[in-house]
Amino acid sequence: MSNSKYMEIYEYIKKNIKNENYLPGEKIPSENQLKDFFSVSRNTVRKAIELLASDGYLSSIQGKGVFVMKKIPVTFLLSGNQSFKESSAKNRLRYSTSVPVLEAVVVDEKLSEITHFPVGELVYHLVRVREINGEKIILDENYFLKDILKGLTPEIACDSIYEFLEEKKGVKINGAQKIISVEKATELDKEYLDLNKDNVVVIVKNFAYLENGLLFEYTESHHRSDKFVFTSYAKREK
Amino acid sequence: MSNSKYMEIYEYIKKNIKNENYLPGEKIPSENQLKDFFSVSRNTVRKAIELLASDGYLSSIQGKGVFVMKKIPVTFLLSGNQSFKESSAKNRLRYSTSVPVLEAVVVDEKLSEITHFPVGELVYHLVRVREINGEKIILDENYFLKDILKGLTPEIACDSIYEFLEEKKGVKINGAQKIISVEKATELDKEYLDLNKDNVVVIVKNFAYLENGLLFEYTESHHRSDKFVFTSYAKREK
DNA sequence: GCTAATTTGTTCGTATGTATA
DNA sequence: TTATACATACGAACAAATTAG
Repeated sequence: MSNSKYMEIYEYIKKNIKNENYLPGEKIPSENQLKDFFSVSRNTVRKAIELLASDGYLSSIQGKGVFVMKKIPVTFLLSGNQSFKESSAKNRLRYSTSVPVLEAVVVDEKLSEITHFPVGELVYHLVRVREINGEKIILDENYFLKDILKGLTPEIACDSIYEFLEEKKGVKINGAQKIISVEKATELDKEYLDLNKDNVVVIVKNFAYLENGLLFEYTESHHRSDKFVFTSYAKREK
Repeated sequence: MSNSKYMEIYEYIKKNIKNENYLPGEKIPSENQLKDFFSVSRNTVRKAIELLASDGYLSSIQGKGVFVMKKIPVTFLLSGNQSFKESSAKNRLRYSTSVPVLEAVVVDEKLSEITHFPVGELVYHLVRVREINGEKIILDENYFLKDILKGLTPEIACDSIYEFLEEKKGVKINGAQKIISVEKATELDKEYLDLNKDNVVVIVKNFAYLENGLLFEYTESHHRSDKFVFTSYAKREK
């Protein structure tokens, strides 16, 4: 699973937290104890702890020890950079996707302002409707850099584009900037989504970047407001 | 400013990114070049780079180099773990706060389910109304652990509780878990907020923890939906 | 296409500083 | 005061990926 020593220790500690072997608010073994237990250097133990701290699982206090953070369980977890498929699978929902639009377009002035792609760039434009438990809940409007997504088919678009990119094409993704806001439902929303009396939708704008800093995706997700949940753990900047 | 070497290097690189001395999509000097320039060990340079990478500024690629990530500027930034005062100051808005409710209460069964504080715990209950440019936009309902906030006055509540905690009382905050959703406006919302025809509000639930994992704050922020913006950078988990 | 140089990734051992108990 | 625990820093070595020649 994990080819590096620090990832082994990372998994070990994480498992012990999940098992409630290490309890929230309590200390885990000291760095020196872990170093002896795994027969590694203290640096290697520290790297694992730093990783878990940045994930919000641990918190180191100088002179005291390393504490397990408490976490409130969230039943509906739709957080971070997970794609639709991954999050649905976790929550065991019946989902399906339809793709009413799949076309290649050239970015013009107007589209460039929205997507931040350079004018003249070739992109795929997709509209995807996400159905959960029989209701049309999410309308995704995607723009992907075309040459990165070469070989895209409607079948793949229905499945998971991220899976296709990462596993089939070896594309490496750094992360994405998300902007969440609430706006009036557009005609497109009314056409494709099962809106209740609701006249507003939650809009998640998603700018996704490769490892080298290249913007390769702009997506606008329109969520039915009553079904929208977003969670994140934000560390306090010091 | 920064008492450690790696923080000096961190600030130096960050400054060069802000100055557009290091350009998005381009490489910064190699670790060995930086190590020689600062006369430090390579580990120290790497620590600075790792910090900036976790902030979403940089991305390291083995064999290639360290790249500057692109960022889309967001004019209204109300993100991460910033308090109302901090974000208002950044965006140069006229803001004011009123505190219609400030009371000490004992957590009962019902309140415990919402806040996740243990039953019987003593907490401060505050209601704060945030006015931006003359409009009542945000209704905050706060619950703070009482013994951590000893000496709270209405004046401090109007100002910044986080500033009071961190600077005056030396309390160290690890971070907070946020859950964002959209719900129908309550009677309290209608009473205190300047709602338009809007009958929905954006609710941000905020569970904040100390360094040792102790939950010390539960806050439910009710935002007027047309004024709500949330941004975050989410790194792709590998 | 192959080799060598460059660049980041992992790991070790050691030393010293600072905060806490 | 002393011992413990985390924080910072150095120097070194080898691995793995990429690039240059």
